[in-house]
Amino acid sequence: MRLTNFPLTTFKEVPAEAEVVSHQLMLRAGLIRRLASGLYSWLPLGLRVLHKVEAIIREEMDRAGALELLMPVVQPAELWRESGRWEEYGPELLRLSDRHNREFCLGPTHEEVITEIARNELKSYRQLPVNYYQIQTKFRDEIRPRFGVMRAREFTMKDAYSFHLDEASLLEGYETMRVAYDRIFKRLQLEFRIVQADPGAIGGSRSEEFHVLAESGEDAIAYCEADGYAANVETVAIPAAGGPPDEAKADFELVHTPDVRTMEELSAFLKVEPANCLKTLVVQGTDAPAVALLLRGHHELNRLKAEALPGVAQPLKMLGTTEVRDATGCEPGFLGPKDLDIPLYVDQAAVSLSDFVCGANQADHHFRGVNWDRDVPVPEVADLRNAVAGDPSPAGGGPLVIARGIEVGHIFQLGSRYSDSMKATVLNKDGKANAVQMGCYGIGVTRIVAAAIEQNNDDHGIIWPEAIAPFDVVLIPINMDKSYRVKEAADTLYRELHDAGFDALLDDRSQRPGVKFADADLLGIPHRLVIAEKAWDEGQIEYKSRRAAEAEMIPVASVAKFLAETRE
RNA sequence: CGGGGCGUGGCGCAGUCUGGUAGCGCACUUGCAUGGGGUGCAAGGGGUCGGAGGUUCGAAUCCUCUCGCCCCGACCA
Repeated sequence: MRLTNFPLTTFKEVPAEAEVVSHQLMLRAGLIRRLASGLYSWLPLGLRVLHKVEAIIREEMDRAGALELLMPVVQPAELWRESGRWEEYGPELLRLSDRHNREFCLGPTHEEVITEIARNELKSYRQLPVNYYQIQTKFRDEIRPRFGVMRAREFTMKDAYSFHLDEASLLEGYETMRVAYDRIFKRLQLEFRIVQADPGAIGGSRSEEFHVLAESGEDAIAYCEADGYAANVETVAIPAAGGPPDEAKADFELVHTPDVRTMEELSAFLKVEPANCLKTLVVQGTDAPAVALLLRGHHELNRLKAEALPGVAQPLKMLGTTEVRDATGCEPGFLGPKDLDIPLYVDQAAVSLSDFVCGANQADHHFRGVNWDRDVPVPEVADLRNAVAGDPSPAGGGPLVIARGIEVGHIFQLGSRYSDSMKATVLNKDGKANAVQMGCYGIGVTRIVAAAIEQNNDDHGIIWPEAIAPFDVVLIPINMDKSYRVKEAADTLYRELHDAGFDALLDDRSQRPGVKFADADLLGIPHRLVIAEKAWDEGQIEYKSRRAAEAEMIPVASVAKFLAETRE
C-alpha cells in the first residue's frame, strides 16, 4: 500500500471520549470511528487487523475439524420462546417487529438458531460429533457500553457449537476446542491465562475463560504459580483456614460512635484495622424479608456465593435504607450480629476474629472487644467473600495472586440445556431418540484487537504483535521529492518486498521525516526501513524494530531475507 | 435506570457567570522556503454554537422542553 493512495488521518491529541489506552490509540491511529454509543465503524486500517485475527481463528478452527457456516443476525422470537430465553434474557436482547408485526430479536448469541439447524440436519448418531462455527456480528444492548470496541453493543464474535451423542464425546470435543483456543491465542502473540469460570445461568458442568492479562481488564482473576490453579475471582471457593479465634483479652463494651457509618470512618474513628471489624450486609431473603451477611471489614461479598445460600433471594438484592430499617429496626451503618433478629450467615474468615468491632444495632453506637460465644453466638458459617491476594489456593499449592484480565474467549459444556427444550435429538444405535449433548465456544474477535493494544503500546503508540499488524513493514524514503535515486530505490524495494509476500507500506507522502516517523510509531508497524541517499549508494539501509530503542544498518541486498528471519 | 458532567468547523478547546452577531491550536487547500523525529512564513476554505420553543431591539450566552454523548453506580453498614 502506498500512503498517497490511503487517506490516513491520525490525531496528535487524545479524543476526549476515550478513557483506556487501546480506545485512544485506535481512534488516534484511524482504526475505528464511533457512529453512536457502542457502535463503531472499522476503517480500512483497522479492518486489516481484524481480518488478520479472523484468519488465524479460521485456520485453527478448521484445523480442529470445525465447519464454518453463517447464521442470520435477525432471529425469530418464536425460537427464543422455545428455549425459554425470550423471557429470561432481559433488556440486553434487542427486540424488534417487522411490518407484519412479527417479533424478532438481534442475536446476542446463536444457541437457538444452531439448535434449530441441528435438529433438522442431524438425524443419526452417525453424523456426530460435529462442530459448527461462524464469525459474525452480535448485538447486545449493554446498559453501559464503554472502552471503545472492548465493550461495544455491536461486535464480532467467533462462536462455535459442538454436538455429541454422549457426555464422553462432549468432553473430547471440549478438549479439542480448548487446545485450538490455546493455539489461537499463542499465535496471536498475546499473554493470556486459562481460568475456571462460573458456568452461570447458561448451565452446564464445565466452563473456562481465556483472559488476556492487562491492567485495564474488567475481570479479576486469581492464580497460583505453584500448583497451576487459575480461576475468575468470582468462582474461587476459598478453603477454610485461620483456625479458632485467639483468646479474648478485651472487655466487651459499647462505644459512642456518632455518625460513623462506613468501614472507613469506623476504622479511622476507633483506630482499628477494617480487618478487625465485622460488617453486616443486609440482603433480600426468600423466607424472611431480610438476611444479614457478616464479613470482615476488608473483604468483599461474593455475589454468586451469597445467591447460593438457602433463604437468600436470587438475584441478589442489597436492601435500601428504609427496607433495612423495617427489617431490623435499626439504622444502617450501625448493624451487628448481637441480638439481630433476622437470619444470619457469617463468612468463615470472620469466625476466627477475636476482640473485634461491630455495630451495636442502635444508632451512633458500636461494640468493641467483641468475641464469639462469649458475647455473640456464632451464626451459620459459610464461604461468602471474594478471594484476595494471599488466600490459599484451592488446589493446595500456595498463596493466590490476583491479576486483571480481559475476557477474550469462553468455552462451555452446555449438555442438553438447549437440546432438551428445543427437542434436538438423534437416533442412537438402538434406533431410539437421544437428546444431543452440546458444547459452545466463543471468541471476542473485535475485543482481541483492543486487548492486543492494551498489552502492547508505549508513549509513541501501538506496538502490534507481528501476527496481526496491519502491515509488516513500513518504508520511509528521506527526501524523495529531491532525490530521484531515493524515489526509485523506494519503489524498487517496495515492489520487491511486496513480491516476497510482505504487507509493505510505502510512505510516499511529501511530508518531512519527523511526521512519517511519528505516524509509523503511532500505527505500530513492527518493522521500519529508512531509505536515505547516502547509505543507499553504499548498499546500506537503516532498519529499526518498533520494539527496539536504536536503529541498525543492514545491507540492502539482504533486506527480504533479514525481515523473513526477524519475523520467524 | 439513579447520580454527575459535557454538546461551539474533522480533532482538542476558549467564549456562557456579566446578552451586542464566533475565536484559538491541530488537521485541510494554495504558494514560497525547509528537508533525519509532528518545520517556518504568507494567503485561504470550512461552523444554522446538538435540536425546538420562549424572553429580548438583539441569544452560543438567559428561561423551558427535548435529543445525543461521556463518567460513576450492588455493598463497602
